[in-house]
Amino acid sequence: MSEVFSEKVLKLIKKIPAGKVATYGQIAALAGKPQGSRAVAWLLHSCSESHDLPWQRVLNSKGKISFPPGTKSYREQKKLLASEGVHFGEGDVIEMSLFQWKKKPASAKASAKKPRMFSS
DNA sequence: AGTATGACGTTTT
DNA sequence: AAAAACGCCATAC
Repeated sequence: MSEVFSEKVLKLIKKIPAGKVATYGQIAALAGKPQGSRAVAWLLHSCSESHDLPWQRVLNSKGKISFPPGTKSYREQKKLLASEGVHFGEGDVIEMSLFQWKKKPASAKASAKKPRMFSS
């Protein structure tokens, strides 16, 4: 069962749909390491250029781009996100309550059983 | 095997 | 509220 952490992380990031974003902590948690946000960051730093990853959709917990403002990477990421429909608020802060991606909408498969609700 | 580093996160100054 | 200190995890050397 134990899949490699990096594998999980990469898969998860690839699943983030355009127009939505996720945080490092979120990805780490989904990958099984609620405290491994730094590992995720390191991984992206390492693989973003060699893999086909939507790296721009990963932000820090404050909902901001994790690059020093003004750098080329910063502008690049902001541009990519903007073109995907993610818009920034005051101070280049993204409204996580609106754009944060949710892996699974809590898909309940109760219908396969007995849909016996409340019989009167 | 121990130390250093990184696109982080949370708590404490 | 902003900055520094600490904690955490996976790689690089």
